[in-house]
Amino acid sequence: MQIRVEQPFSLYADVDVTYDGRAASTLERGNYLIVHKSDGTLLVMGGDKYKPRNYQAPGAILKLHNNQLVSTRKDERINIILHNIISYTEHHDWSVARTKVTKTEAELRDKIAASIKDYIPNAIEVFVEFQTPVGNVDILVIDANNVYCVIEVKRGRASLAACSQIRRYTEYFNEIGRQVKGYIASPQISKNALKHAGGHNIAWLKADHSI
Amino acid sequence: MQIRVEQPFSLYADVDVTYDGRAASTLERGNYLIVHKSDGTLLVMGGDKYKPRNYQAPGAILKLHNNQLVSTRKDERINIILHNIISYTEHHDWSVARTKVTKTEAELRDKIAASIKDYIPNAIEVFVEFQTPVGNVDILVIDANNVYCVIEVKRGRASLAACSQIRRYTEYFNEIGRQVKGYIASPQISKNALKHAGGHNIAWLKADHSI
DNA sequence: AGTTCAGTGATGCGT
DNA sequence: ACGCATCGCTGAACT
Repeated sequence: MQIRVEQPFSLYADVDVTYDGRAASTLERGNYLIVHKSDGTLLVMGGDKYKPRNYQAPGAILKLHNNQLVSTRKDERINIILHNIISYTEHHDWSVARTKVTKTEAELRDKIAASIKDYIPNAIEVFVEFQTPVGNVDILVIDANNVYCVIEVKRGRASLAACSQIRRYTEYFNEIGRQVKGYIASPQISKNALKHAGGHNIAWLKADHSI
Repeated sequence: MQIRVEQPFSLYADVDVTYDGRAASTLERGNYLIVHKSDGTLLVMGGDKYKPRNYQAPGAILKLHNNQLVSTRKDERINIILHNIISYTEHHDWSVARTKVTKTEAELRDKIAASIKDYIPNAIEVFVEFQTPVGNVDILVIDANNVYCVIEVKRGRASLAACSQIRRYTEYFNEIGRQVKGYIASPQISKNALKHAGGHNIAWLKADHSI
């Protein structure tokens, strides 16, 4: 069957693939699964791992020239040389429904905010996604001593990057003359992050979805 | 053709999908492309976008019970109810070759380090991936005035996170009694990051792969 | 369009 | 195994 570049399809073929754009790459000749979607998305998948070997984001344009598939999008281009087509299947009525996800960071954040007294007993005011010039604070608490408690929520294991992020916020509140304390709320935390936190007025609050 | 769960294959079918694990999700019934790889990877792809609607990472085990595909991996599980199989194709001799990528951040870093005098004219010593307790510095330069120059390299547009990262390093060198200055080296930088950098002794070095 | 951050992030490299 | 930074990250929300 002839490849129709205007149709969504998957193609299993012996190919060579090259890419040039933000970066550049080559992929040695072999059998790969090539998936084309109606929004222009193109995926070149290898026989293992989650990520495609090459891809184009939505909006790409696919063309067929002799034995070459060429996908272009802005300054990016994929070239696929077709040596042998093993199978070709078009996909009609392909669903574009979205996955509904729960147990996200936003949910965890809201749970903590709703039961904030379990974490900061003398809390007076609670703000969620409090805006500052250096980013939004997940939860901002003002306690009975007028201390600004900056809480950064992480759904997985918190690392040094979380400490850096908090310190951008605490520094900001210091600069505008507030008393401040930092908190990381997460199910887990890396050893280095915990150590770094201890030396910089940041406390760890153990928190997960089961609460 | 009957589905063989021990084979790599792609399957286009009318299905219902649910997931539970680190998060949880549901996907409404419809036609999706399901890809199974020999390392256990499972992908449920919708008709648009780059990312799969659901997936299992390498190492998952796939089983078929009546009209249900079940993939399990540690504490994670995907359930696929098969209402109607539209097409099924097995993929033999599927290549697992890796893509060779160039123009990466590491390349840019090495280029800058090799021609450091173009950026910091009075450089005396240059270290690449210099280790500190708060992470590795991309490029550390000691200049003629014994100032420790911390250079953070970004291959794309640098943002506030780059500033935070640098400040972890500069603070460390301050604590051990060094004179220090921060640099971001990148092709582009966000407006907020540039502003934040200006106020915190961080300079921006414009750098890209063309040099 | 630009900026920021979450993600079932994944992936690779180091310890 | 944990810890960390990169990624052609993608995707979404907000400005």
